[in-house]
Amino acid sequence: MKSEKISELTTNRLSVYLRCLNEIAVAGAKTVSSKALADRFHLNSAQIRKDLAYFGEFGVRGVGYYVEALRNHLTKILGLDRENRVAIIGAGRLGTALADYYGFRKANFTVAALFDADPKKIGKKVGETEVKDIKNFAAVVKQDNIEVAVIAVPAEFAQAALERVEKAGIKAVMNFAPVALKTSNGVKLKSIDLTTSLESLSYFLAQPPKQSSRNVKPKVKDRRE
Amino acid sequence: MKSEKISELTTNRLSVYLRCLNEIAVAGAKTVSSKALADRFHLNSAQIRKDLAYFGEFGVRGVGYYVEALRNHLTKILGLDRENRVAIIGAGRLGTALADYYGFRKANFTVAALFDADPKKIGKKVGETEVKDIKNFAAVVKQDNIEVAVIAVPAEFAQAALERVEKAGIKAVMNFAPVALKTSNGVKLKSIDLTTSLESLSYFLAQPPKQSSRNVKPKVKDRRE
DNA sequence: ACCATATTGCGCGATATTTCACAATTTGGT
DNA sequence: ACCAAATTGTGAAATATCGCGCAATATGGT
Repeated sequence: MKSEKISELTTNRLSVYLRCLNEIAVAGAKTVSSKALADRFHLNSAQIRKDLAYFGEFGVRGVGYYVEALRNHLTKILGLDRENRVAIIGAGRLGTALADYYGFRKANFTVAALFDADPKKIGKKVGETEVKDIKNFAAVVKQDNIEVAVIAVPAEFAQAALERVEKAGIKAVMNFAPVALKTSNGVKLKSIDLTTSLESLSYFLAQPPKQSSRNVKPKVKDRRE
Repeated sequence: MKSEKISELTTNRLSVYLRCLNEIAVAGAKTVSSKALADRFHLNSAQIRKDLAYFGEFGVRGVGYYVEALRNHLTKILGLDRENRVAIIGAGRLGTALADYYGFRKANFTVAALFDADPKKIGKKVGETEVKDIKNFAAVVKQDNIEVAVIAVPAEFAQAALERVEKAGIKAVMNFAPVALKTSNGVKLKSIDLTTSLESLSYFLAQPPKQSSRNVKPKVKDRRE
């Protein structure tokens, strides 16, 4: 176990590992090897061992990892054993869809409030939660113990939303607006930019796909077999 | 201009640059420097120059880049000057939301078909398009000239959906199901995994945030000023 | 014409991330 | 008790990505 800073690539993978362990647990296996895990993804087994080793020596040589124990460790490491209270900003189509997205609950995220600036939307109910006026954001955050904000407003309002969020003392933000936001220090911003993902796919289609013949490279040692 | 393979990190950034150029063009500027662009994001100007240089020498020393010209180049490079026809698999909440998501049109993507396996959904209309039986997928793809598939089904059906997509000869796939999919060779898969993004945020919150004092590192040369 | 200023393209070194390769352990069979 | 097989943890090598520094070059002022 080191005490280096953990890369986001690693934490993303931890989440994937955990998901996989849950499946394996359901299937009933007691232990799993890094090799077996690696085969489920396009990953090298050393990568998995290294990712896990940042946090402790969870494995047993010759045996592998105990599924239940590792599951508990990862749950704790990822902070999924505590509730994370979320505010969604923007009660448009995306915001309201997210408000009752099941995945939030699975990750122990509770959507505690939904905000908008549009008087026509304020006061309406979306599932359980009422749409609140964005002007009351800071107060609600404080009162409701909210730690995470989700930005689901049109691109042109996203930066302003972010600044409001930061002013309210929130340190973790997820942004869906297709725009590059600037955070101040100590605030973690995670963006999901559908436009960029699409355009990157488009690039792939636009390129003369010369990668056919020699592209059958085994390269990754684990994956072949 | 080199002829190396272009990293996905680069193509993602190209998309961001293009978006920014569009704003700049609206604002009326004729030229823009890599430095000015870099200041808009958390980026180093050399990075931008290098990204662009993969595709040609678009800039003029001492001047910068001509906004209109660069815009055209990037549009062409990203393949946004041609229509990309899309099929969405899964007519649930996400699938139907995507079906009339404006961002698709902006990136010149046309949602040509929407599929589901549920007889209760087949035949219903979502906006303009009727939900079709997934069994007819290959036929519709061929007839409608579809090149991109979007997977918006529950995690447990995603791998099967992907295989159907691949069998129909589609080479570009966007996946929203929270599961690691295995593609066969030559198929480009882009996944948007909300669960993983959330859990990664959760990790950040769960960690003792010791990064406050010395975290005011200017490090990146361009950004300070 | 010349010089100061702005800014690109790019070689090269610096970081970050991934993969290899192997000693160290554990298990199970004989 | 010993050996073969399985599998971890990890240093070191290999790759990938990023950032610096500067020669090259365009512009505008004098």
